[in-house]
Amino acid sequence: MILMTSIMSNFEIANLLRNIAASYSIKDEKKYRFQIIAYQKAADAVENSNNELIDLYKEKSLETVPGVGPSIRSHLEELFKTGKVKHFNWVMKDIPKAVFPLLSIPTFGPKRAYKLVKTFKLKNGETAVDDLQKIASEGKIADLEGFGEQSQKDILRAINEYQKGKGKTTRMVLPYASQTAEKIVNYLKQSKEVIDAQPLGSLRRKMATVGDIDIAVSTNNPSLVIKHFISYPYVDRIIEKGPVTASIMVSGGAQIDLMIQPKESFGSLLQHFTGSKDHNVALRENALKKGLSLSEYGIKRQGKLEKFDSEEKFYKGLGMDWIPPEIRENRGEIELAIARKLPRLIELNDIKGDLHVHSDFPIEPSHDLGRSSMKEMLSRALELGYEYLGFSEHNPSVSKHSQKQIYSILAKRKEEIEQLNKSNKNVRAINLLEVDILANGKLALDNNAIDFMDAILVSIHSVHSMEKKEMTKRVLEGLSHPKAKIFAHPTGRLLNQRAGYDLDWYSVFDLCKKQNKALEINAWPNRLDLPDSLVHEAIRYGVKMIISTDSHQVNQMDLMTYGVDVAKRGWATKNDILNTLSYNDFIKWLKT
DNA sequence: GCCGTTTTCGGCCCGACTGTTTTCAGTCG
Repeated sequence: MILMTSIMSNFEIANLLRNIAASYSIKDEKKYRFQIIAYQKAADAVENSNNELIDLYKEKSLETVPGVGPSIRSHLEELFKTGKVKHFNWVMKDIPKAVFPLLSIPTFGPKRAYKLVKTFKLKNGETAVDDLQKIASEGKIADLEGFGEQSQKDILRAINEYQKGKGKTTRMVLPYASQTAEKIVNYLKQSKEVIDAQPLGSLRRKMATVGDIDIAVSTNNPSLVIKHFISYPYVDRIIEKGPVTASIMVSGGAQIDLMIQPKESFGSLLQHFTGSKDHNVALRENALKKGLSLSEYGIKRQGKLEKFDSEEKFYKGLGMDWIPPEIRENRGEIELAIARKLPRLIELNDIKGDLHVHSDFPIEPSHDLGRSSMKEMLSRALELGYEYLGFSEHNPSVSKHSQKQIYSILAKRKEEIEQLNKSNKNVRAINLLEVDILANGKLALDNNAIDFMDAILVSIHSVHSMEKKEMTKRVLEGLSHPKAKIFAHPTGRLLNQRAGYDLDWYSVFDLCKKQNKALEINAWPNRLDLPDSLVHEAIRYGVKMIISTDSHQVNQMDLMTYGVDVAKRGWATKNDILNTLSYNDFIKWLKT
């Protein structure tokens, strides 16, 4: 009945698994309670997987996805083999397919969606949202049992917001989320009742993109603080408000969630509201085995609540070390915190140089030119406490120049860099270049041209859509060049714009290890590439990385902090990141 | 349906808020 093409993306598979969970909820929530949880967990894992599941299926390694056990695995194998799954068809048999599109609308869960679809006999999945909108605007929902005037209004608004693209859809990139949070924290602190206010959630964990802005406030007067919060000048509407929490939507559609505790419990709240959900669930399950129950109020021991004014004390109360927010994702951090063996993560001030900056040197590049001079960038590097700065403009456009012209440009550039190094001994300029890997795997420049540089970065800037196998071959060939030391923005993703291309990462890791190459963690906020999960994987594999900004202007050199955030989320220590090395050690690596 | 340095069987986080309700179901994080 439900036919699917055998090539489904992870996103589509995750959606399918969520629909199975929803169907189980509709069938019998109690009976299938744990199946529902299992399918939701599996959906999350699939969506966050670094590998397309179809590839894992071909490699017979579907069992490497956490949360996919024998049962779901065999269903997926059937899906890839035949395009459908008998068991899924059975689960979804009595659920009209108009239910599923409604689940993407905020405030719509399986129960409400099902009841509405059933009552109004909605048949067409494609038009279900529009059909329901019409029904709600005609006032037909208010009379239903379990609904009323208010819920009819709420449903209509939810659909309208959904159609305008507000709510669940796009996530904010980190700097935008930080600024939004800072504005509202400053506003909150205008109230004398606010003892402390902190942005938490995925923003504190420094995820590449942030959905809602979560803020925790410490106060002895919750009701006044809530009142102050919902009076925020940029509020679009109040989503909800109670005695200790409230949510607003601000102009632009971002949602701000507020949670409140008195000073003596603020540590418990920081812990609770920072998440992640998976970390907290694992932490609570772990505590439960010791007879403890955890919440934003504190730790319950034999029915008695212990409060914590700091997060450090909260974790200590559980018999473990404090865990940096960036790694609270249930990837093994809890076990290490108990064993007191957490890694010491890299910090911004460990960074000794930036290796990917584009100056305004007139190189007539294939892509965009920088807007600041080498000199300006070097003096900013000195202010940032760096020992070195690697200039990595794009290679001169190949189509617009003869080979001779290219040599001449690169010779001039080399001389310029040497001159700068003579006049300024405090920060060393390194002569690099960002060279395109062409579709056939060859580099955009010939060896004579490349010899003008100390080393090069290589990257993909054209023909992004290629089969995984071909793209891997292309990257391996480009990166194998003896002077290619760094693979820049390795996935090619642009957040909220395009997904990265597919690569066989283990082949790339292998090459890096064997030939002493590094992967870049590009700190540009729309890239943040490598993504943190691949950083984590690369480190487990023993691959070294560098963090760089891809600056095209001197003030962008401050973006380094976002790259360090990514590295931390990938569990990077100083040892994993090569631009923590002193100048001499770094050059030694660069020239091997 | 998944998972395991107290388990291959017997567990599975915890709470807030809203609307429609006379005590709770549904949704969310």
